[in-house]
Amino acid sequence: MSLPPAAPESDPPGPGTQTRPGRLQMADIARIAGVSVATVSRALNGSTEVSAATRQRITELARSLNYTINISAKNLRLRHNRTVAVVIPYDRQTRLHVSDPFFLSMLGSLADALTDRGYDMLVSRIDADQLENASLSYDSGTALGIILIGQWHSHDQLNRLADQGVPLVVWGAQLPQQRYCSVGGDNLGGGRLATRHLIERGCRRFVFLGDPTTPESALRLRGHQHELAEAGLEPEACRVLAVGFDAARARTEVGRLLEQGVDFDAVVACSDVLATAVVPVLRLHGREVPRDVAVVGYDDIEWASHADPPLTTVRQPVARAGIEMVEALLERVAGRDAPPRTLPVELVVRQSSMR
Amino acid sequence: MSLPPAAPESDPPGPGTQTRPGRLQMADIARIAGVSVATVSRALNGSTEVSAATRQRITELARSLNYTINISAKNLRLRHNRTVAVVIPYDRQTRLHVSDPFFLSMLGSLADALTDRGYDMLVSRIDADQLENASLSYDSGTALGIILIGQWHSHDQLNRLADQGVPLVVWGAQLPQQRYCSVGGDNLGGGRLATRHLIERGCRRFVFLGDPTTPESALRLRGHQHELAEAGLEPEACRVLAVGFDAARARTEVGRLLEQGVDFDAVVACSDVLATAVVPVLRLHGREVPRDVAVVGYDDIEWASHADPPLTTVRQPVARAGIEMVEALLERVAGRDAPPRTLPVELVVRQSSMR
DNA sequence: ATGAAAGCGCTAACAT
DNA sequence: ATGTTAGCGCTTTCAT
Repeated sequence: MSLPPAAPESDPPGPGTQTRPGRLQMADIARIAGVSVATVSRALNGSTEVSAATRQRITELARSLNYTINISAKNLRLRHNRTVAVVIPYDRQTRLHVSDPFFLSMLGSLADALTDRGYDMLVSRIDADQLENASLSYDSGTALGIILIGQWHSHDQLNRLADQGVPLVVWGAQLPQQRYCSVGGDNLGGGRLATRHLIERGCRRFVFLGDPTTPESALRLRGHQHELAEAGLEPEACRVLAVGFDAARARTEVGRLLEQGVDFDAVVACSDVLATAVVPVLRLHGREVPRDVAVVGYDDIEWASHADPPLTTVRQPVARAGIEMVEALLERVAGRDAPPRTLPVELVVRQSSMR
Repeated sequence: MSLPPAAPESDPPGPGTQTRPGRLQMADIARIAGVSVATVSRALNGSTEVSAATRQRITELARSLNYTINISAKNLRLRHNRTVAVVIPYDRQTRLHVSDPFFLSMLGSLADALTDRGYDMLVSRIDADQLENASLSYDSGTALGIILIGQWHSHDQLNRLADQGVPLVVWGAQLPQQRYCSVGGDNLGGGRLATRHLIERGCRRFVFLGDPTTPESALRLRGHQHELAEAGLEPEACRVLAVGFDAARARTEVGRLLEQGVDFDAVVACSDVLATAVVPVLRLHGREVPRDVAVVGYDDIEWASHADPPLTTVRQPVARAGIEMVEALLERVAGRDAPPRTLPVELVVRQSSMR
C-alpha cells in the first residue's frame, strides 16, 4: 500500500460525524516538505524564526495541498476559544419571537460584530421558559460566553447564571438587582418619544399594544404614561392591550375594541409588526390612518418604510447593539466588570402619524 | 440591518480569548472522587462498565462542582465534529438579501433542524461576490460541512468548492452541470402557479419583478412565460423589471412605468417584500389592488397575511427546507451522494389577487 | 534556523 | 469494575 508512512491504524470512518478520513495534517506537510512539524507550525504561523525561504515554500505547499489546520487541536494546545454562543429564545406556543424581523436582524448585526473581531458565532434556540439552559454551550466548553437575545420573564434565572460565573450579556432592559450585563434600547425614552409626538399631533385617546409583563414593554408603557401625565391627560386615556408580540392577536383585540365602539385616535405599538398588522383592521372599520387614527411602531425594521402608510416608529440602533453586546461580553470574559448599557433610540416620523 | 462587515481585523489575540483559568477538569474530579480519570470519563459518558454507585457519585460530584467537559479535547480525541457552518451571503451594495425575512426565517429553520439532531450551528456572513470563501470554516476544521443560503451567481465557484471535496449544500435552483448539492423550491412550478392563477383571474398584461440573472428568479420567469404561451399570450404580455431584491428600486421602477402610461393588470414578484412594497405606489397612481392590478408575491413570509391587502403568494416550505438541507449535508459528510432536492411549493390565495 | 520532545484534556484499548 | 497507558494534532520550550 502506498499510504503515507506511519499510516494510522485502520480507523473505520464511522457515521456522519467522523472527521473526514485521510485528512492532511501537519505531519504530512512536514514529511513532504522534508522538515519537522515544528517548522511547519512556525512557518504557517508566520514566525520569523524560520527562514523566509522555507516559510514561503511551506506556505505555498500547504496552500496547494489544500491543507487546513485542525482547530480543536490548536485550541486545546493554546487553551483558546474564539466561539461566542448567541441564544435566541422562542416562545413555545407562538414561536413568534424569533420570526420577528427585529430579532433576526439583531442576529445579523451580531454576526457582523463577531466576524469583525475574529470570533465565531454559534447560534442556538431555546425555550423562552427555560432560559437557564442558555449556558449549555458555555458549560460544555464550546463557547467562551453567551449572548442572549431577549430577557423575557427570566430575570431571576439570568441572575443565577451570572452568579455561576457564566459570561453573559442579555439584550433587554436594565433592571434593579441585576447581576448580569444587559444591553438595550432606551425603552422609557422610546415610549416617551412616541407618545409626545402623538400628543403633539393632537391625539388624546390611546391604545397601547405590547406585552407589559416583559421588562422592555413595561418600560415603554411607563414612558407612555409619563408623557400622558405630563400633558395633563388621565391614565384612562390609554387602553392597554396585552397582545404579546402576536400580530394576529393584536388584530383580533383591536377589532374587538372597534366593534365595542371604543373610540381612540392613536395606537402605540411595541413592534413594527404589531403596528402594521393593525392598520388593515382600522381601515376595515372605516378608520383612515393617519387621519382618524395615528399609528406609531417600534424598532424601525427595514419593512417599516415600505408599509402603507410608511410607518412612524422608534428606531432601535441594531448595528450599534451588536457591537455593544460583543464588547460587553468580551469584557466579562476577560473577567472585567461590564456595566449595563442603554442605547439611545430615535423617533422616525413617517406618514402613519401625520394627521 | 447592520453595516457590511469590515475587513476582518488581524485578530488581536487579546486577553478575552483565553480559556478561563482554573477551570475544573477531569483530573480534578478524579482526584476529589478518589478514582482515575478513566473512571470519571466512563461515568460521565454513562458507560455501564462502571458500577452504578460510582457512576452516580461521580455524576453528582461533577454537577455540584459545576464541571463541564472540554469539547475541543473531546473532539480531538474522538476525531469528531458536530458543528455545521451556515453561511449567509450579503450583497455588498444593497445588503438586502440577508435582511429579507425569508432568508432570516430559513436561518431559524436550520437552527431547529440542527439542534434537533444535536449539531451546533455556526453562522457567518460573507460577500455574495466571494462565495468561494464560504468554505473557510470547513477548511479551518471548525465545521464538518457548509450550508449556504443562496447560490446567487456563483455556480462556478460552488462547483469548484465541491470539487475540492467540501461537503456543501446550497439553497437554490438545480442547475445543469451541478456538482454540489442544492436544495430549493420548485421555482419553475412556482412561476407557473402564480401566473396561471392570475390568468384565471383575467389578467393579461404582466409586470415581473425579480433578478432574472439569478437561477431561482430565472426559473420563475420561465415558468411565468411558459404559462403565458400556454394561454396563447404573446411574450410581450410580460414586462420584466430587473430590480434584484431591492424594494426601493422596485417602487421606483414601477412608479416610472406608471408615469410612462404603461398599462398592466398584474404584478408577479419574486419575493413578498417586493410585492408588498409596490402596492402603495400603485395606489398613489390611482390603481386599486386587486381591482385594477392583481399582485402575487413569493415565499409566504409570515408578514404576507398581515399585509394590506393580504398577499397572495407562492409558499416556500421553510421548515421542510431546513430539515432537507441538514439531511443532505449529513449525507455528503458521510461520503455518500446527495442528489439535489426540489421541494414542492404551493399557491396561497389571499385578497391581493382576487379581482 | 531547525528539530526533538513534552503536553493541552480527553477517550479507549488493554491490562488487572 | 477500575487503573494504566497511549495517543488525537497541534504549539512551544529547549537543544542543537
